Amino acid sequence: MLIKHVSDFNIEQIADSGQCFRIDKVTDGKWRLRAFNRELEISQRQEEVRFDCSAEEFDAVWFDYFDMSRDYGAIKSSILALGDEYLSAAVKFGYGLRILRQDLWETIVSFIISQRNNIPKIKNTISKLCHDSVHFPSVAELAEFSDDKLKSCGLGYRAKYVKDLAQNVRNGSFDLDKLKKLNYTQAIDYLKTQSGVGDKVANCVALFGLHKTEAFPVDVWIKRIIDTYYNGHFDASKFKDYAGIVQQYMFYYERAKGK
DNA sequence: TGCCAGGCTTCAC
DNA sequence: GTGAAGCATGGC
Repeated sequence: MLIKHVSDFNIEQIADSGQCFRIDKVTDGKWRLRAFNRELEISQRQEEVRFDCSAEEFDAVWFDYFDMSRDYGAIKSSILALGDEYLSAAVKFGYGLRILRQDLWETIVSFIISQRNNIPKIKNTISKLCHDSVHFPSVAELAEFSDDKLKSCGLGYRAKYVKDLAQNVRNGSFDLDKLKKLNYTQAIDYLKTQSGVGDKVANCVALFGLHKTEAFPVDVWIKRIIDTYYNGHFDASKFKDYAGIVQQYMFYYERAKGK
C-alpha cells in the first residue's frame, strides 16, 4: 500500500469522466482500475490517495498513467485567468480531472465502440470483451474473435470496424508504432484511414491514447456547449497544448449538470 | 415503451 | 462540399 498526497486529483471524477471505461467503484471511497494487464485499487480521502501497489510499480506504471508530471494547478490557473464564466465554472467543478495516458490499442478499440453509444453500455461491452478479467484482448486475439462472439459482447454494427482494424494491425497495413511517432495532424489523418474512425474518435485516440493534449474532440456534448454558451463559435486552438484538458473540464461539467 | 447514446459511412444533390 | 438516412444494441 502506497499513500501519496496528490493535489488536482480526484479518482471519482476521473472514473466518471468518460475517457476510460475500466475504472469501477468497488465500495464507498474505493475504486478498481484495470489497465496494462494489471489491476490497481485506489482509495481517496481529500488529497490523501492510497494506491494498492508498491512504490516501484507506481513509479514504473501508474505515475505516467495518471499524468503525474503535469502541473494541472498551473493549467487551471491559466484557464481561470481568461475570465470565461463557463470555463471557470467547469474548471472549479472538475478540479480533480486528469488526462490519463492509456494504452493505445485499448483506446482505439474503446472509442470505436463509444460511437453512438452510452457510457454504461460501452463499459459493459468492454468488460465482456475482456471476459470480465484484467486482460484486454490483444490485436491477435481480437483479429480472431468470431462475428458471433463480437456480437455477443454487444458491439452491434461496430463489430466489423473493430475486426477490420485488428486484422489491419496484425497484417501490418495499419502500424501502431508508426502512429506513435506522428505529430497531431498526421496522427488524425492516419487514424481516419480506418473504417469506423472519424474526426471525433480520432481526436479521442489522439488525446487519451497518444497524449496529444492539443486534440479537442467535439462530440454532441461539446457541440451543445458551444451552441448554448458560445453562440456556435469556439476556437479551441487558442489553448494550444492544453485544448484537450479544457475539453475534458467542459465535457465533465456539462454532463454532470444534466444529471 | 420508446427514446437515445463521447458518430460514422454511404449516397443523393 | 453539404445534408440526410441508416445503423445494432441495451440503458434509462
